[in-house]
Amino acid sequence: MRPTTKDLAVAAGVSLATVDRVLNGRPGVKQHTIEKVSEAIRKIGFERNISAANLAKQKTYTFLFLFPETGDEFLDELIFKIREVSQAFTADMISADVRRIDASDPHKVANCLAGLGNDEVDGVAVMAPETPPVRDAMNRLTERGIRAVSFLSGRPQNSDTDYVGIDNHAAGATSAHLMGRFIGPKKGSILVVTETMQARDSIERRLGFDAVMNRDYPDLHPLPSLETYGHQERTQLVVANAFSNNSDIVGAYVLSAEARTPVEAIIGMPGASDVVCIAHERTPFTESALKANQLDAIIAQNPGHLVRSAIRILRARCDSREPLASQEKIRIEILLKDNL
Amino acid sequence: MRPTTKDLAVAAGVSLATVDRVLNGRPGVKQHTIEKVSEAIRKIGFERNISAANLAKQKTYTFLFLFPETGDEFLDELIFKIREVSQAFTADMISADVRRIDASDPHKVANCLAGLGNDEVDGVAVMAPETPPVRDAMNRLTERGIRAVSFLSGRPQNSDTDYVGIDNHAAGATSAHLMGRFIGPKKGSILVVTETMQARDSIERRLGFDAVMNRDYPDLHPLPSLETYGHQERTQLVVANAFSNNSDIVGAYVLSAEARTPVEAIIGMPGASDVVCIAHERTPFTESALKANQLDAIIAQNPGHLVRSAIRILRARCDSREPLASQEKIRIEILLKDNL
DNA sequence: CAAATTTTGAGGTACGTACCTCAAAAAGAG
DNA sequence: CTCTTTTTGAGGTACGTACCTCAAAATTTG
Repeated sequence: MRPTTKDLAVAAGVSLATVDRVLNGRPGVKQHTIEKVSEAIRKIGFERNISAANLAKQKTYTFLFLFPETGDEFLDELIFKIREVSQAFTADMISADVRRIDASDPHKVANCLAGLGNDEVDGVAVMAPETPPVRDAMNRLTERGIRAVSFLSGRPQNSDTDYVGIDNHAAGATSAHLMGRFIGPKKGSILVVTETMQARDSIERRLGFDAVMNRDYPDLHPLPSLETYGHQERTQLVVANAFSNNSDIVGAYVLSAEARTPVEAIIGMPGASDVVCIAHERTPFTESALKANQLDAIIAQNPGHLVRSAIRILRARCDSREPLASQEKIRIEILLKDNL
Repeated sequence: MRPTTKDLAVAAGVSLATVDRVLNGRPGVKQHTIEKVSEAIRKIGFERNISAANLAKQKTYTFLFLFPETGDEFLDELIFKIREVSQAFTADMISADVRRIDASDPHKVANCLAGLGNDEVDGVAVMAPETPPVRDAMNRLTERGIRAVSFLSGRPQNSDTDYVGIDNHAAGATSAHLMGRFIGPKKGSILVVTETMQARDSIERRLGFDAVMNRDYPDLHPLPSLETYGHQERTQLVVANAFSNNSDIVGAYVLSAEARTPVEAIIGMPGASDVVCIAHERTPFTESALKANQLDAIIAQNPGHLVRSAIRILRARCDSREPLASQEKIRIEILLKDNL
């Protein structure tokens, strides 16, 4: 049988009250006694029964996903998953909600984070560009005892904040590898399109992509990144320009999660059916484009895993546990028609 | 606040004792009362606090993984993961163990299953070929209240037993797709190697592989499956024979989890560096072969996910809950050098 | 050495559920 | 209508932990 606090008290030669004081960091215990208890914990392998503790504390975990106001189908899918996962986690006394704010304004994000009360929320998953105000606000949250993770975007480099999402450099490298192999012996240029190169994920994907292209596929020339800014007409224009300026386009890589507009522009170009086209994230659109052979592969991260991972990490941090790293590494999925 | 049994009693207009009788299926309650309580459950959205219930019941989940005695590196990895995951799940009062038996003898497997006591084990994940004795033994286990899932091999087709593992038909199809694209415009034969075609997973992978090859890549001809029976000399022989009988081999697909022997035989053949080679499962060997460009892709299933999924499904079944299907579908991972 | 202070122990209640007993109420049988 | 049986209620204890109070013991201070 698993040892309880009672067993621990006996093993440490102290009373239950003292064990309680030590376990919950209450004052008025001699250093020597603390050590006696700590040693007994190791000796008998005591592990606090978190369920029982949460029951006694009436603890419920409340987590918040802070998402941008504007978003693509992938964001919708994430929000749907949060509701689904939240449902499934009620048994674990966890509830998760979504709040959407204008992520383009770092101060709004920071203000929102600053306005969160300790009684209101136990942890936040923030999806917003990494800017000093946001980083500061997240650090201040942590100081106040509210856990924070970076969700998909904006992993602070030199911070110890947890990050939930794929390794974007590796994702770009994987795209390049796949594209190089799919294109085969042909030579030519590669179109690279994104919503904005301001976003950290786009930058990293591009770097990974270029690294592999340069190293392994010298016959392929990635063109400078085209930015769509999310506007359909602009996308149409820059893609058409790129095709008319480069008659040798053999591949297209859409960096951003918003794939629909760029992909539709690309497949509308003459001769586009011979262009190997790779995009990110599984959405109703990318899925049907893959089935219709308009896309050759999708580089994806599983929305359900992302959401669950964020919640597991936040919960672990709330319990002062270390998350299981091997479980929380989000895999880069390669989707083809046959493994959708 | 989440409604408790007390709230439920008030809402149903009955006493706590009656609520308890209904919730735990104890006898001596009028049908009409049961319905009153059930309706109140729906009305106030009552959900049993499983942590509290398990605490009261002193319930701990004990799960067993039944694995073959002989196995490859992938099996070792699985066993390692079971220990790791078991550790992480102690907080949830779950413990998982491994028992290894001679899986080639269905009766030994069946006997082992039959010998499991209800007090000893709550659920079993069985990795053994699907044979009538095993299927029967699993059904009888279920009847005795011990949950069972098929792990990787031997999903009974017409049974409602849960299955943990990838869709092997889709995995074969994915391999074919990838191989077709990687080989490009060349024509030729494809070597297909496996430990044994007796195994259901090999059969299904082969079917999926052939389906896509026939449909999409008419210039590629998959050869009849070579069986190694796990013997190194035999492998060497059949592979060498295949190469000397077929001068146009452009691809090789290793179906089975044991990839080392076949892959080593293949890369030892003259001209093998031009052969696109795809194998299953990530192991130290396949990983290094991928990095060394000896393998072009690995089709994998994540051992950690497999183990966790099996445990989550068993736990859900023990609690008479439905597992979350979208979480438990094991994804077919495509591993390239860049997303290892 | 006594007084003040710190440290420890003993005991309680609570969380939400399970499971038990015993008595009271309701329903059915004759 | 009485007697038997079924159904229900009231109350208790327990699980492992948290958190509280009060007194006793140990230690430090003057």
